[in-house]
Amino acid sequence: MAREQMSEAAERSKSQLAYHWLKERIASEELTPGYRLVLGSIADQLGMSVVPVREAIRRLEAEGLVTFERNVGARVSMIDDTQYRHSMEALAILEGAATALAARHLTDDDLRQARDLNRRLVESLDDFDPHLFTAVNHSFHAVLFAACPNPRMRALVDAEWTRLGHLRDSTFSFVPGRAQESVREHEVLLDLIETGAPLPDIERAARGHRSATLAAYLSHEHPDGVTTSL
Amino acid sequence: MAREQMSEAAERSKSQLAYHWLKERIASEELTPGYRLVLGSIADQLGMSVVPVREAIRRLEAEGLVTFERNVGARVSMIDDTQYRHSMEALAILEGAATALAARHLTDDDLRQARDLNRRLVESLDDFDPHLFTAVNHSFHAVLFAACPNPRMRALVDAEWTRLGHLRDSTFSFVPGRAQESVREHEVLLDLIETGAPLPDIERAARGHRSATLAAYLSHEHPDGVTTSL
DNA sequence: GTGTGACGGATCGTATATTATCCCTTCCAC
DNA sequence: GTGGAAGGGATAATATACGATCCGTCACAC
Repeated sequence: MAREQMSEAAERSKSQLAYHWLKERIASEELTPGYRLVLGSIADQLGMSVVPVREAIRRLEAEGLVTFERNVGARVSMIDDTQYRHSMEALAILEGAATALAARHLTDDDLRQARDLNRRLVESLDDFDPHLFTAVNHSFHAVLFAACPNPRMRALVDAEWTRLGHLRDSTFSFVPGRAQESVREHEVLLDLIETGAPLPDIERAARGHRSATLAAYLSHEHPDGVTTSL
Repeated sequence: MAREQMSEAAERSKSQLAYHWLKERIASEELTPGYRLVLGSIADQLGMSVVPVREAIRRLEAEGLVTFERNVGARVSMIDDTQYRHSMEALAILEGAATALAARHLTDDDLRQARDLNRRLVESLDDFDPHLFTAVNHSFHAVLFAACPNPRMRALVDAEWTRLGHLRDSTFSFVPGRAQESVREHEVLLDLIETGAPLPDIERAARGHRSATLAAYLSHEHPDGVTTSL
């Protein structure tokens, strides 16, 4: 169905369509890690042949969202503990730098928006919902580094964030106490930015903020805390 | 030709074959930026159909080595001034962090190897060849961050380095004087690592080293130096 | 009962064929 | 001579078809 409706906005090729369709479903957790992605079935669901689907999956594979095994097929990437740790460490570094690079380019409006979002985070602390908290938390940080004038850095941060996907929730699910520290650190970070603190200070604060989240997760998973020491 | 020789080591699928074939040729500058990649021709040269070639190109596209335009085709990515700057900035951040993370894991052997490579760089200063210098320079830094225990960081650094591709040469071609500073900074960096300096110091040195290379390039291209200030 | 081998369904890998799109050239009108 | 439209060649986009590979199951022998 829906095959001849190239009426007007049929901009995207089928391969792009499949790509976005899959990516969206992975992001929304409709397709959970480990889920088997059968080319033929997907092609059927989308009313296209397998060729565009293959290309879409290849692209997702290159982005790390999907893993592929020869002659066996694709499945949504599983991120294990170790990978999670490594990815979070990378994100801490990237996001810290991006936030610092953005600091001098944030408008009053941006900062107001960030404070609003953090206020929402504070409010959500009663009646705590890890999923919602994670989402708003993302928005908060997104506002901060969106002003980063280096598009390459923004792309890297985005990619890493997507890669971590829903796994991000887990920290706040497992260690709810971390959420409270988190919002306090947000305030500190905003203050630093607003008062025009030296960029290295801002970078350190932003990086430390995410490292602390990682540490909270690790200390929950592996009570024999191994600390990362950058 | 060479079509039925699946005698023994035919491990890789054709799509992987095409991927590596192309990537190698791009890295070796046999295919220069802007070069038009015609699916059919490549398929013919490799003795396969276009389908695997498409997949290979899709993957290269996701990695940023190739740009694709709908209904028009693929070409080897051009990196302009602006992108170069952004990518170098990202590399400075990533490589700096990776080097710091690696510092405590470098063996005596690694350090010896690094010093050897830097010695070769010093020697090559007379009779200067930018291309050779860049290659050895890469090896030097590769030794340093190869010991980084975070594979995600290593992957990101590698990807960024590949992305910059041959463009790296240009700095040393345009600003030969930078090479001399560079090797001196290498010594400083090695000393810091060997004496067990604090990791933030090492990171700062490594990042600053690359930022300085970028600055040298920029001040050559745009004599009204805009400095990056992280 | 257990191990081994063969069969078959499911799915992937690739080739070939068909259709759609773009771009360049040519031709005609003014 | 110039602008614009029509046509054709090249190439990409997708569909279909076929062969290859894997994996689970069943049967048979020991």
